[in-house]
Amino acid sequence: MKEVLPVFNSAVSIDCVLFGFDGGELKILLIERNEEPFKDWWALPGNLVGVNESLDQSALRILHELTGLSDIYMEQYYTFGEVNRHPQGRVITVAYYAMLRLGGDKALKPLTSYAKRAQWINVKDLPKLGFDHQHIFDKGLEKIKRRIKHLPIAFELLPEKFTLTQVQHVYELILGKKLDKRNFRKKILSFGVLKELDEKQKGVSFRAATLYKFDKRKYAKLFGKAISF
Amino acid sequence: MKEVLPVFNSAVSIDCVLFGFDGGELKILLIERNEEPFKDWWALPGNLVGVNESLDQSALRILHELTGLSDIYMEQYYTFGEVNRHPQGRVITVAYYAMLRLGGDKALKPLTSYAKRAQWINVKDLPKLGFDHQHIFDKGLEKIKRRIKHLPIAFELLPEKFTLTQVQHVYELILGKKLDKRNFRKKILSFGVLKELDEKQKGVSFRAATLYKFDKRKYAKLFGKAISF
DNA sequence: ACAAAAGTGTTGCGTATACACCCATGC
DNA sequence: GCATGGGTGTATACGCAACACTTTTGT
Repeated sequence: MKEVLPVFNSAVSIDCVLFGFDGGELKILLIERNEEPFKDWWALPGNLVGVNESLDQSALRILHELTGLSDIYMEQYYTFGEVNRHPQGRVITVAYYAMLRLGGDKALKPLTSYAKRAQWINVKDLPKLGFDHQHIFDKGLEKIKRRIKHLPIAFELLPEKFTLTQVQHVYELILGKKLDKRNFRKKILSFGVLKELDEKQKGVSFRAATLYKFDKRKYAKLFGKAISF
Repeated sequence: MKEVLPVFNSAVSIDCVLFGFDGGELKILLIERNEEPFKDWWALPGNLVGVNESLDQSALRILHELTGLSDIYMEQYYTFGEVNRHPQGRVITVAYYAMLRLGGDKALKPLTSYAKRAQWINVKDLPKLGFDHQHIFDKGLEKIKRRIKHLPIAFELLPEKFTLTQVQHVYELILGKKLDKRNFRKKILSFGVLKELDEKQKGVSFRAATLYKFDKRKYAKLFGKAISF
């Protein structure tokens, strides 16, 4: 126990909603908790903010401790502060999201015993989550639905080289609806942020698609300009 | 002093950015502080969140205590958590904004001695603000610039009956640029949320303009549909 | 040859933008 | 009669949506 001024009586936490795309499915990163409350439940990676770190720094540290991931750009999207959202006291949580490219190489290893394990889970098959994390996730999904129409965040989900059909799949998964192939291609190419490569898809038993790369330099020039789908 | 679990060592506050429109000028509501730190400085209305109130409830209470205003719909837009943003300790602040109709009738009376007074100040002539409130204001202005293009929040700034030119002035002030009169009118009328009244402007020394009303019922039907300027 | 996905254009429609003059009123 | 803002239309360009067939490749 520690003596503090009576106003310093709240806890602030961070919760992270990380979206990933793998095997044609949209996934999010969850941890299996190893501590009460909600021990053994699935939950969003989250923990308390340290006294000497900013919210953004804290989000990075917490994600790293719980999953082993680092160098992820996360964006704050909402702060949840209902009185009874945490069973052990007043905890206000700041929610962050990020889009992440999934490669088989990145193993998920919690560095603390606070989480038993971290795992990518298909959003179509979410387990019951602890706290109000289902609500936090729902708001995060809404957020990226709106955002993906204006900013090319979808490319962060894809590998370095990808086909246009893969991009379209990502959009369709996030928006939850089918898009017209020709219109989609026209639109996505018209932004001029994709670079066509002299390279084709390999190992498929049908006509190989052309690979593309996201061109960050061109994107930087357009930044701020609204992109709409 | 009070003993608490060591994790409950932060303070959470709310700061409110209230926009008003009066005399053809865009204003925001500031208080003159009567407490350290930043005693005698201007600042956004803000204070600490109570342990037994949600963030939204807290925002309403704080605004009421500092300005006497009530029944204002405010929306959360960002949470600021730099380590040293408050000189007396770690304080994380959740920022809210609202758009408000200014009538001469509503007197501003702080109900606590924490503020000497509250006043509407032209945004073109802001004084130096305490804490990081200039930054919080800047982000709030950005937010409503984006939002006014899609949602008819501008009407919340106007009196019940208004002319189309007044609406255009509000848009021009917020967006910081001139708009074409004919195109603006076509657009704003095309949404079908304005009701033309059988009434004209009075007391002007030129052709009196037709008055309009915002039609909340029609708006409710369209809600969710994006409106773009 | 067939299965599976890649790749490709046109048309119609609605919305955004650019642009200039006459009208009503009060003084 | 003049100053002040109110009020109106048209032409062009652009973006969005709808729509179906041919090509390539592996098996």
